[in-house]
Amino acid sequence: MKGATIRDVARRARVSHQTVSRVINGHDSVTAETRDRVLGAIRELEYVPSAVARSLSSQRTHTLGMVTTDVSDHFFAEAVAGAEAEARKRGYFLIIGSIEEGSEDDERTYLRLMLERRVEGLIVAVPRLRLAEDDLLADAVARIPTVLVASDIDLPGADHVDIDNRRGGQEATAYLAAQKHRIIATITGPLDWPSARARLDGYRDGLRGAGISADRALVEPCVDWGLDSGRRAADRLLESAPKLTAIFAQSDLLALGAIAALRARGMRVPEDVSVVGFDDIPVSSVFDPPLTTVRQPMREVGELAARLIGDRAASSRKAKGTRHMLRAPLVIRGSVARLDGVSRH
Amino acid sequence: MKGATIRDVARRARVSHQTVSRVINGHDSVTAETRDRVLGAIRELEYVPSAVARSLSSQRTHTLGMVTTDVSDHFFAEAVAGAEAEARKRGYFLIIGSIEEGSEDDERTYLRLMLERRVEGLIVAVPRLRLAEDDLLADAVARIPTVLVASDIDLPGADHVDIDNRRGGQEATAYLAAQKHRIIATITGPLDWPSARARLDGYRDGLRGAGISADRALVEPCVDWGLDSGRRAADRLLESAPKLTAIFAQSDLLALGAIAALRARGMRVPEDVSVVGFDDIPVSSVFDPPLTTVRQPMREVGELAARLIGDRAASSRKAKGTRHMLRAPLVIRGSVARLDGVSRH
DNA sequence: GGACCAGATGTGACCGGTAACATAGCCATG
DNA sequence: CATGGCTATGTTACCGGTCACATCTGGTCC
Repeated sequence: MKGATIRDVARRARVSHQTVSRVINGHDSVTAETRDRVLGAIRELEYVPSAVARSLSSQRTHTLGMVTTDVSDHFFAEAVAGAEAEARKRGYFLIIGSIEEGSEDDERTYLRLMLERRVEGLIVAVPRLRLAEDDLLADAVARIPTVLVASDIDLPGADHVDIDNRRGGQEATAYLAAQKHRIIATITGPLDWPSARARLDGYRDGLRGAGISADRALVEPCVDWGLDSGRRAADRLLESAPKLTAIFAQSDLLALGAIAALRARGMRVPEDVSVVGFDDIPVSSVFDPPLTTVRQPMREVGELAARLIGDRAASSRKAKGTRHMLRAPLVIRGSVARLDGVSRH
Repeated sequence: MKGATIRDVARRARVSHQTVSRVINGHDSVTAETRDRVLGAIRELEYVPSAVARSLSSQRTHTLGMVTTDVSDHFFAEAVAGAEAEARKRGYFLIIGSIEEGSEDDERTYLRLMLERRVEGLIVAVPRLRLAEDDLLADAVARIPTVLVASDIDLPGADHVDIDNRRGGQEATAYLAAQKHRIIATITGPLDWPSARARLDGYRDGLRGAGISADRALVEPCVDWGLDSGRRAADRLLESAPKLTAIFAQSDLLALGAIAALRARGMRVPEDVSVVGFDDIPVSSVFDPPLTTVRQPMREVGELAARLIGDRAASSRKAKGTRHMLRAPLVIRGSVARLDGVSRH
């Protein structure tokens, strides 16, 4: 039978609907015999309790909302997977709003929809968030535990989770410097992404730490994080700074694109030019050469975000926002060569 | 104020709750003046309508459920993204249940939870579904529009969407044969995945079409789809069939792993051994050599699944299940060489 | 001027659960 | 044997919307 309700079950089992409710929720004090009768009725009627009604009455939805950029991006997908796993472990469902690149006001739409659905926590993983001064996000923070992922917006009351991009960039650059490289270029992601700016800062930190002075000609920004951008950026770099010996690319795809461009010009990696990436996507380890890169623990980011929300919901204290930085460790593989004082060509 | 209800708004605007409801839903026949007063009250009270209450009363949740294997798998993430985009276009939200590899009865749990949440449609994208004879899935199909993705279970009443794996495998193999290869090995995914079996069938079709007889020694199954498996499989193949000139790997990662293993033995790709993959993951195009592969349109799969559900919900006819196969076209790049009658070495 | 109609608004029930309290039956206890 | 307390179950209100229908107002028409 379709759409049996708790009262239908009650009638069939000749008890009150409240007793059925007790059975469903495994409550105390129901006779074994009554319980069996109720369970029998449930099975016969193919009764499935309504989470909707339950939510309305209990004021709990057991739902977390996550607004992210397009899930087809590997790293956000990882974060979603992490958040989902952690949420589920704690008995929450995750509803996702995946924002397509290009659409205008989607974040607001999603935020509103999630608020309407009475999510008990919100994870906002949208870099380049245009909601900074927006009342809607502040509103959300005021109502429910909110975690901002990889955002530079400082929203009092919200928790923040991010990769330590600056340190990652610094370590990558310092590593190149430690291999005696002196002309180290960098290919950055879009500079309206906070993570791109942080990695660039880290790059400068690394240079400074090695006593190398910065050179604007060695910084090549891209409009996206993709392969083609990396390819073109490398081409431009080779025009403007033909003597470079190393490139720190802010994503693995940028790095692979750059390597492709280098090869197209007959240069070898790492013998002629060393390359370091950022991300550690699955293929990096099997690429030829295996890519030395900074690993982003995005799954952990998602997990942590969900955990923070769970903790906050549990303690229900209106603590002020915390800030968490996850380390992005350098993974050393084979795309960097040591210069050993010998200049190239 | 937290948790204002429609009646709070009504009181404040000095109208009935029903008038507020009308304003919210943009209904006819409300005076401009009344509307303004209501909207003002809504703003002052920071009222956010409850989708939960609305769902209970209207019996509509505007929600689709999607059960998939781990979203961190690139291809399922693509499918999720596609489904999400299409669902949203039609005014639905997507709730996802991402099943971690290894856990036992998660599919059932998720299915039940989604039924409880009264999703209006269900997308089940779980290869190796253990729910074949399960009443729960049949139950779901009986209640709501259901689409099975990449599953070989034949469930009457459910729609099916899949990649035409067999044809993809056939085309990959036929292409190798057309380049004069005669000893063509294949590295398969886990053979309990329907897609792996279908690709293997396609491989055999391709051989047969070229008049090449099958050789069991040239078929190397793996326990997963990953790089390491590809590497090991290639090693085994080179032991058992040292004269092979081509490998059709059932995933790009398997292919890349195989290439790594070939290189480790000093063999060149494609000069010594040609390799074709399956998937077309983003790095395949930039790999060295650029990988010739069969592209899986997973995003389209997700979109189609959501569209089918939307259509069905709209027409509400209890049509019997349809079956859709999406073509997986061969993308020719640089990892296959033409033999031209010259045998290798 | 009364009947009629349409537009604007209000009333009460209902969706399917949960929560708080009420009640009935039973046993122990002094 | 009356009292009390515990257990099993029932009763009723309530969560926050929507829906069907009722009511009120003013204008039009004959």
